[in-house]
Amino acid sequence: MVNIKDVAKQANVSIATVSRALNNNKSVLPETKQKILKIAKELNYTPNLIARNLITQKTNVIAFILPEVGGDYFSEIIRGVDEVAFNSNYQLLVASSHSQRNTMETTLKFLEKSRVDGIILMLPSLSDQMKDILANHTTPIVAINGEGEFPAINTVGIDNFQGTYSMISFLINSLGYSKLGLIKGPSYNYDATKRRKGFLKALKDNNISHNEDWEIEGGFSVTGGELACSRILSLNEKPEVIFACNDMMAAGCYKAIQSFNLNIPDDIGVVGFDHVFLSEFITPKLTTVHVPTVDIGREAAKLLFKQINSEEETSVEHTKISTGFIIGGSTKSQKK
Amino acid sequence: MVNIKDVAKQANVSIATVSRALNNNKSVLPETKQKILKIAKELNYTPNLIARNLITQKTNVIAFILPEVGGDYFSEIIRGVDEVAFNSNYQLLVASSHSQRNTMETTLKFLEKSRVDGIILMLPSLSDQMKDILANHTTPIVAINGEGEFPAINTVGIDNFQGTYSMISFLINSLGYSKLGLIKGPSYNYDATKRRKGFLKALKDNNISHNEDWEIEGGFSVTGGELACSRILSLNEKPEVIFACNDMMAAGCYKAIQSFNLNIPDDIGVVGFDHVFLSEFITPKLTTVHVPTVDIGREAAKLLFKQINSEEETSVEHTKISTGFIIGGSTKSQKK
DNA sequence: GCATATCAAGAAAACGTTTACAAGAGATTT
DNA sequence: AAATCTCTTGTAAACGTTTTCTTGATATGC
Repeated sequence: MVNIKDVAKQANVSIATVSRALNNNKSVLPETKQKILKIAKELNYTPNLIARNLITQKTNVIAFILPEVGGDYFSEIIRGVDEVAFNSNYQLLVASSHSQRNTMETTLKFLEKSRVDGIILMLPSLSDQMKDILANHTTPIVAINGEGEFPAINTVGIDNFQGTYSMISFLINSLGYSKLGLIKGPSYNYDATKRRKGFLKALKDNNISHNEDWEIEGGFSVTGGELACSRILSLNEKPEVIFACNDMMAAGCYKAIQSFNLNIPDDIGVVGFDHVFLSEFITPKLTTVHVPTVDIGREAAKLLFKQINSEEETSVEHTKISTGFIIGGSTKSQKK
Repeated sequence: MVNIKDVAKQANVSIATVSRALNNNKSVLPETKQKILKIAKELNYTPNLIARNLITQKTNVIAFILPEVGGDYFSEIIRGVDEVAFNSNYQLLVASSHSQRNTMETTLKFLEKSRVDGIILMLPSLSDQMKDILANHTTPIVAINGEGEFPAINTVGIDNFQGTYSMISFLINSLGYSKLGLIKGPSYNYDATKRRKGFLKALKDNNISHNEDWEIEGGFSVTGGELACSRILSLNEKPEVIFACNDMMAAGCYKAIQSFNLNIPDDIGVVGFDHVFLSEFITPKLTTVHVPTVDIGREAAKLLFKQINSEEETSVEHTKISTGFIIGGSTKSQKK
């Protein structure tokens, strides 16, 4: 494999000069530079990045660490991260812990020490040991969806509370619903708990009492949502609309409602959260809270690079991404 | 940052011994090893991977290069790759060319030279320059979906031809269809052209003539499929069933058919290819060719590691992944 | 015309490891 | 008892760059 020495020998200069020529250092004569570049090209030389990384203490790689690879959410976020990284001339290392908690910790520690210039961490929750590691971290880190729990590190997240609050208020005030059910997500999941809080607050602020029987956990999955919805539909008194804390569970509701031979939205309304691709294709189209998923990745990456590129210590930042509304056919139409 | 020297000093041994202890070299006294490991832990020492990579000429990183990050297909394939890489103790670098052709080439060249031990390449087609690079490659490479076009490099792909052929034969022989339309994909796309060939061969082998008017390009997208389907529906003589070369275009067909106020499958049948997540949720459920997407990633990674781990030159391999059938409600029910 | 500033290029150190080779001690063979 | 082998550890080279510090030459100022 051809290295800098070969180029230097061929060009009759020292390796230092070759290095300078390749890095556009001003203190190399234009003609020398041309000669070196020409020879480098002829020999098909490209610098060894590992060696460069070792000496410069920089890798131009950022890591994206998450529990599980796959799915819509992942693929959209990584798209945003990739876009920004690409424009900043960075490469992206994807590290999944395969849902093993302590693997996530080791991975993080592992990467912190070397190899990557920054880390984007996507975690549903934080273990104590993880907090410990984050507290003593040296590599720039941005966490997605960790807001509130750990003020010491940068975070980017969607406004779960406000998004839910607005949607529920809309259901009550503009669509006239007054009996609302809730299919919530796992309690250890930040997004899930924030959405539940938004739901409850909106009810309270609109003087609507919350029926405990209408609140069931659906595990953020299609089947979980289906099960939860079935239980609600089996009750004597049913809600007029069900707010599922994510679209997957809302899709589960569709299945349950179909198997009960009921109609959406005439018999019961369904509302989701996330605005996943699927939500546009199920019939009727789902009313849901739009989440600009790609933006989450973009913002996280931007924040990370801001940290990486500033020499002095930057203050911790928390970016909140606002949500939007998608009005589909799964809720009754607007009151006049 | 604590390095191997610090550990050596603290333990009163040479850095060589520390290195050996950490790498489980047998020729280090158990008590010495214990002492070293203890001190390493106390000092919170982890070896610098870059330095290790430089000397060992190995990075334990593989790259996954593709035109565009995002979407279902990507996310499933990367899941398979990640799974195998994880089990082999490898990290995964994702490099998108953002659809810029020559960026893909540079990226490839770039990575070839250093940094990664192997490359998985996902490409819809091969430019001449790309072929040139691949011919002179030194790093182990596996291409996804490049089969046939470039025998010199390892490939993993699904059996597009057989998958389509079987499905079309089934439509004709078991369901009794005899008038079949085709919405094909882009002509530069391997998968698309192979699927078209399977379609045509099945028709021929079953003595069914192919109506050129019923063959339209849909660009592999939802809107493309919708447009193509609309054109077919506007014809005087329509087919009984439309085979869309992927599920996205099939979903587009649903939209077009709805807007023509026709019923699936009574007025016209729709069949897709890919079995994407979505296909299970549209109504009626789509009849489609199942593609084990995760397996593609898995097999590609396995093949790559086989290459990486064998010292002698291995022969080129082409792995073909077989497809399956999903019978939904978008086609008429089986003849008795 | 001499001291000084400027400039291009080279020598060598540095980054943090792994590993080939050497060395010394103790055990084993002849 | 000398020779050989084995076992543990140390010394130093190597990986391929970047960069600091020199060096020598030429230009500039007086």
